[in-house]
Amino acid sequence: MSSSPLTATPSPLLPAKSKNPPPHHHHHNPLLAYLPHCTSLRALAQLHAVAVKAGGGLQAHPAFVTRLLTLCTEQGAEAPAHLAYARQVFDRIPHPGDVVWYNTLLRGYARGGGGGGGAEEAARVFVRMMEEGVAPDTYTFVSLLKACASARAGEEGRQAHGVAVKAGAAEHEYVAPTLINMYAECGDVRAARVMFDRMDGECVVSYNAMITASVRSSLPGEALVLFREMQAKGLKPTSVTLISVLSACALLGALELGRWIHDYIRKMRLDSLVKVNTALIDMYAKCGSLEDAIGVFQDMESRDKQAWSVMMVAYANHGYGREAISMFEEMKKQGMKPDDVTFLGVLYACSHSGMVSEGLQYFDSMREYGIVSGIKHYGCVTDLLARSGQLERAYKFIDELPIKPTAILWRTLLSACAGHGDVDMGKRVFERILELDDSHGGDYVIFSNLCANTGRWEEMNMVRKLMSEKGVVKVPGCSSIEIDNMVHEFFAGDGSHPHSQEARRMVDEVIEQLKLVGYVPNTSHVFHVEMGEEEKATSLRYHSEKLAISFGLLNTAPGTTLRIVKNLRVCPDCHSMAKLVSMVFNRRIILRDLNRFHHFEDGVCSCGDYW
DNA sequence: ATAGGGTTAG
Repeated sequence: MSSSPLTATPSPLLPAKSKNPPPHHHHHNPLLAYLPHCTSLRALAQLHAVAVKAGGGLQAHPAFVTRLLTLCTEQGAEAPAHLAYARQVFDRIPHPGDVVWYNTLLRGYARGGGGGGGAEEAARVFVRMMEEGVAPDTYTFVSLLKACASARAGEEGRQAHGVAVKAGAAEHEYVAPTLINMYAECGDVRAARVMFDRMDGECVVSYNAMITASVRSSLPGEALVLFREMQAKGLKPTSVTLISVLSACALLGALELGRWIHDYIRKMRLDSLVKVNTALIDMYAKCGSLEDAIGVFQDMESRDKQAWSVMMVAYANHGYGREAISMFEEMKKQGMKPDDVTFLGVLYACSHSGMVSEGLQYFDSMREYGIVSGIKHYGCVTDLLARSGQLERAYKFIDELPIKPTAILWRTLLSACAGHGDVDMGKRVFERILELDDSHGGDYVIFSNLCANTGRWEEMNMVRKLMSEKGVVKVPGCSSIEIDNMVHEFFAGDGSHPHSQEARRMVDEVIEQLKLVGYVPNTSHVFHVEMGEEEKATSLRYHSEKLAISFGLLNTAPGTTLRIVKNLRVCPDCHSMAKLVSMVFNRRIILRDLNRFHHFEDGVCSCGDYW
C-alpha cells in the first residue's frame, strides 16, 4: 500500500536466511567504493543488482548492511515502512556482532520511527544485543533513551536509565542530557531536575536540556532562572539556549525580554540561523507584535517549511485568516512540500476565520500529499465545524473517526455548544467527555454555565455536585502584563499581587467611567452561581483581565499599548470591557487568550467577536 | 557507520 522504494526493491536485498553464519567476505570488493554515493534505497538496490551480475552479492558484507540500515533508519518518522524493512533485514542476520548495526537501528526508533511502540521495539533490539554479547556504547544509550523520549514511554525510559547506570554510562556527557530530555518528554520534570542537579553544572547542553524541559512543562519562569544562572556561571549560551529562552518569552508574553534576546542574538551574530529566526517570529507573534514577526520573516535570507508554518500560524492567531492562506499558497508556489504541521496551520487558520468550505477542502487535499491526518488535524476540523455552528455534523465527525477520539476533541465541541447556546448537544458531549476524562475543571465550568444560561437549574446543580464529589477544581483565571521588564501576574479576585489593592481601586474608577458610556456588567458567565447578584458583580469586577488592564492603565504613559496574557479564554464581559477601554482611554489593547489574540482599538476587536 | 539540546489543534 505504500509507494516507498521498498515495494520496488523487495527481497533481493535481504540476506539469505541460513542457519550458518554467512562467510565473512572481508575481501575487497571494488563495488564498495560506490556505497557512499548510494543516497537512496533505489540506488543501493541498483548497486546490488550490479554486484549480483558480477557474480557474488554484497548483502552479507557488513559495510553494505550498515549502509542499508542507515538509509532506512534516517528517514525516521517520515517513513515507518523503511524502518520496519531495516528491522526485517536486521532480524535475518544470524548473529549480528557489530555495535553500529544495533545503534543504527536504535537511531531509527529514536527519531520517532516506531511511533508509540518505538520504545518497546528499541528495548527488544537492546535485549538482543545483550544476548549476542555485544557491548553497548554511549551512542547505544543515547539512542535507546531517545527512543523512549519520542515514544513518551516513561516506564521504558526508567528501565533504560537503570541499565545505563549499571553500565556506568549515565553520567556520560552525552548520555546525561539525553536522560534529562527523556524525563522531560515523558512529562516528569522533577526526575529531569534530579538528573540535572546531580551534574557538575558546567555543561551548556545540560542547561539547554533543563531549560527546554522547563519550557515544555509550562514553567517558563523556571527556564529564565536557569538562563540567568548559566550566564552567571559564565557559560556561553548557544543558539539552542536562545531558541528555548525565546520560547519561554513566548509563553510568558514577555516582549521586552524577547527584544533583549533579539539584540543579544544580533550581537552574537546568530541572526542568520533559520531556526533562531523562526523562534523569533514565534516569540514576537505570541507576544502580540505581529509587525515584528513579519519584519523578521521578511529579513530572512532563506526560509524553511517551519519558518513558513510559524508565520502562517502567526497570521491566523492574530485574526488574518486570508493572509495565512496566501502564505500557504505562496510557499507551495515556491516549491515547498507542505507537511503535517503545515496543514495544521492552514486548518487552524480556516477554523479561526470561519472559512469552513476552504478548510474542508484543504483537509481533503492532505491525502494528495500522502499525509496521514492525526488527532490534531481532526481537532482543527472539529473546531472548524463546531465553531461555525454545525454542531451535529461535528458530533458525527468525532464519533466516526478512524481513531479513538480524545477528551480534547469533545472539549472543543463543548466550547462551541456553549458559544451557540445548545444545551442539549452540550449535555450529550459533556457525557462523552466524562467517559474519557472527568478531572478537567473547565468542562464542568463550561457546561454548568451553559445550563445556567439556558435556565436548566437542576442540571446545573447536578454538575456542580458532581464536580465537588470528584474533588475537581476550577483553574483560577490569571492574567499577566509586562511593564518595564517586570511581569505582573493577577489572579481573579485575590489580593496576592503587591499592587492588587491599587489595581482594584483603578478597576473601580475605570468601571465608573465606562458606565457613563453605557457599560453594563454581564454576569452570565460568573461561575459561582450560588452567589447573590451583588457578589456576582464583585467577582466579575475583579476578573484577572480587568485587574491587569487597569494596572496597565495606571502604570504606563498615556497612549502606550497594553499587552496582556491570559491563561484561559477571555470572558464576554471582559471582552466588552476591553473594547470600551480602548475607546474611552484611547489605548490599543493586545490580549492573548488561551486560543488566540484580541486586538482592541477604537472600541472594536480584531476577532470580530468570533472566538 | 553512529551522537546530546530546539516550533505544532483545544
